[in-house]
Amino acid sequence: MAREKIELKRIANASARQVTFSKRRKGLFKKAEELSILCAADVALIVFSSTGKLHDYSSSSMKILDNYNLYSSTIQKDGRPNPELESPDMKKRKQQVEDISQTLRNMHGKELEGLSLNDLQQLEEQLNMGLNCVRLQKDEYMVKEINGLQDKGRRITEENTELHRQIKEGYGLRLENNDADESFFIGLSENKDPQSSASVTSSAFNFRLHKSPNKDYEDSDTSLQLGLSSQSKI
Amino acid sequence: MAREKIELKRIANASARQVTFSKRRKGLFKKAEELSILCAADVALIVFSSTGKLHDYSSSSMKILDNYNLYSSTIQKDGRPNPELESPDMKKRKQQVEDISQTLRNMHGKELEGLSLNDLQQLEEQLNMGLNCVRLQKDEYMVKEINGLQDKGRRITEENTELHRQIKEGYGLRLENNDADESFFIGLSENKDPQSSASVTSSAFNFRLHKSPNKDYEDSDTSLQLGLSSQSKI
DNA sequence: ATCTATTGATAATA
DNA sequence: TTATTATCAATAGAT
Repeated sequence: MAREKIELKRIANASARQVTFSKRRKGLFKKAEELSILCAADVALIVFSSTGKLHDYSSSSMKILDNYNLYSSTIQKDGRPNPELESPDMKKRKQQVEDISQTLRNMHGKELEGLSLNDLQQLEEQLNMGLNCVRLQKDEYMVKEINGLQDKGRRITEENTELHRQIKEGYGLRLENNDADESFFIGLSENKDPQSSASVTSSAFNFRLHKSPNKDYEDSDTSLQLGLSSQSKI
Repeated sequence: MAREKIELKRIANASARQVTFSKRRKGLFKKAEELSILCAADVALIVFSSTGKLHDYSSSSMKILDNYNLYSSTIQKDGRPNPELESPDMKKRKQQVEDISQTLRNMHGKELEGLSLNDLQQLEEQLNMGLNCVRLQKDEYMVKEINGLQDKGRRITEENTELHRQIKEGYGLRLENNDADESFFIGLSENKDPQSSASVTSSAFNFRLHKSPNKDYEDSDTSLQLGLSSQSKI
């Protein structure tokens, strides 16, 4: 819209750039205001010149810049806000994190120096209650786990018995067909007494003890670890 | 800039207004981008249509709308912050609160249903460690308290003894001057054996057990209670 | 800053 | 919403 069309890229000449900035900024703000008036829209516009100077516009019903202006001085060129002038909402949220974190540290037995005897007694009571609940839950869990593994053990034992039977029946035939296949059956053919079947069950139990038993638990597992790992950052 | 010049006021016809909004919004955003590119300026633009739909633009180097809680202070016409507009910063903060709160609930023995056995064991261990620390701190506190009170008890006993001495010496004289003063000494004169002095110490101890012993502790006391009370809100 | 030739945006229309 | 186009508005370069 001028004597010549210009290429859409940073204007090299600094003073020409500054002149264009002034003209176009004025035009942009005018258009912003026209839009807000003609179309009953809420418009907020913030512009920093390359020299860092702030210009802004907001339509009257738009509260953004009322709040923003409070904080505008906080924004540096690096875009980082000044914590002193954060929104009340953010302050509240930060305080909340701080409060809960402090409680969490206390529950881990840290930073107890400032607590009164009464505080310490309350804390002890809460830890005791929590510990009780956790132990109950753990017991419940383990009982379920044990029952499930006992069932599984029975099934494996039955399967084992059946395999033994099949081996006894088919061993002669297999030897005739392929010697290599034999090695696959060595492990089973070595255990012929019922007692060794029980040991299979037992080792399975030990293995499962330290694994989440099914996929449903993985999400919550992750969330706990998130929570726990966040403590170290407190 | 068209077939006719239009008056700068709200367009009465709703659909015409909507059409104009679309066109002018597009133009405004184009000009905003041109300004940011040609003049190396940082531009942020937020527009709500009269139907409440959000449109926004920010130049790439403008971190305001990404990092800054300009979003969190974006308040809609009803005065409620728009959750859609929350800054990543705010989202992070909220997630942080959620994570820590979850851990805290777990440490109180709540919402353990989704945890794996491994999680429960970790939790139990942490609670045990925390409990140990708290008990140690409590013991230390009580020992200090006891020592302090023993010292105080000794001082009171000494004072007692001295008072007894003074009474024995001065009783005759006082009777001559003023009968009312006598009642002031009755309490002490009734306890003449050393054992009753010890009972003074003991009751003082019981009293102090449930009080913060000095003002320095009050701040941290408050912060703990804030933290603890916030749990119930989780 | 002001001017003005030119480009760009857009109101009315389809 | 998209496309057209006659106008109006913005502005690049000159002063």
